[in-house]
Amino acid sequence: MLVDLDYFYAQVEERRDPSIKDKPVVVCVYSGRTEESGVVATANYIARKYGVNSGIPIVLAKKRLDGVDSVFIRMDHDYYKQVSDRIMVILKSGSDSFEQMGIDEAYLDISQRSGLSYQRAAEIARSIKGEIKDQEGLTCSVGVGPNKLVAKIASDVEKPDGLMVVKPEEVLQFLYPLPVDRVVGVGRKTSERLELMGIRTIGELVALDVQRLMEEFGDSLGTYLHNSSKGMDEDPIRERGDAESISRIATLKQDTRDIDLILQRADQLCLEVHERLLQRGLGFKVVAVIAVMEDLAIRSRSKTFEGATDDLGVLRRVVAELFGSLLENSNRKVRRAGVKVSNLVAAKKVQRELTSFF
DNA sequence: GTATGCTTTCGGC
DNA sequence: TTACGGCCGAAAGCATAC
Repeated sequence: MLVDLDYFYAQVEERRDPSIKDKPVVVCVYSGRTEESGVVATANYIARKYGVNSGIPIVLAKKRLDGVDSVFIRMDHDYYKQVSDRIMVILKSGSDSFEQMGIDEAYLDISQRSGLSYQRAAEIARSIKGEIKDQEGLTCSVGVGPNKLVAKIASDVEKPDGLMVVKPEEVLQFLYPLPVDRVVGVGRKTSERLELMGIRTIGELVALDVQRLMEEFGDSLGTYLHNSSKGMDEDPIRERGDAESISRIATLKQDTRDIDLILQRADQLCLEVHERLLQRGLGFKVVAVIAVMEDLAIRSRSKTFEGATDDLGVLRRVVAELFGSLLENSNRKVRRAGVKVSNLVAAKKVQRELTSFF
């Protein structure tokens, strides 16, 4: 079963101030470059009727809502996280096993407690929806199915406040008419390539030879697409631990190729990443820098060490080196700069490795 | 060929 | 017509070792 909190950030804002809930509500990520530069994180369904969807520039959203009484709100991530954490406790306790995907959705394995009865599964889903409504005043949409693939697609069909149950014997007819991009992992690029092959729906995909798919998309994606079209998915629901990487990225005041300007911002990001490392008591083996160029193309460079370290000086020096290398290999200006550490190692071990080195 | 590890890009939320 | 965040994990692509 997949539980997806409806238009999450905007719904939380509606709960915080119910006077806005009959208007378009647009929750924004402001980049700080100009007064209104940034993108829409989430909008409520009223705003969506005006074409205001996640990811569009704020300026465009304002244009689409020109003359309409609407509310633009700065994203308050810490608050949404607190609400999310409480809901995830409810979801986890309602499952045999649990996998959180981002801040607003989670897969719940309820095989045991439902005894594989879809009647019983639907009751469990209704009960969980009720608990979230009672305890947090929020709605969610739930998809129930024989695996993650089907549950996810089912959750998308009826929303907001939806509940869709797809039994194993209904899977093929359920998927058949849906567009291919409902499958997780099929985004704009893959669906465009499928379109060129004359494939628009999952029903058209299932009719395609798996060999042909593997030639076009490679063995991995090819077999994945083939299996997905038949509603087959064996990916297990597994608890996720802490994040395996820590990153910060920020938009620069202006696009630039000036390494000093970039490093000035990157140094702040290093400090923040380092702070989060210390909080978790970790060292790192891999440092990466990410640059979003003026044309929004994304470039990255990374460096791997033999042993782990948690040294801020090392982080800053390597970040400087990597941005230098990145600029050498591009002639475009940088719009956004990011710093990431990964292959994280408990600080105890970092200490041991450092002392054993001397 | 297979296994493994590293770098970079892709795509979900 | 343009406009444009900040995270995260997974996969692709490549090199190396055996």
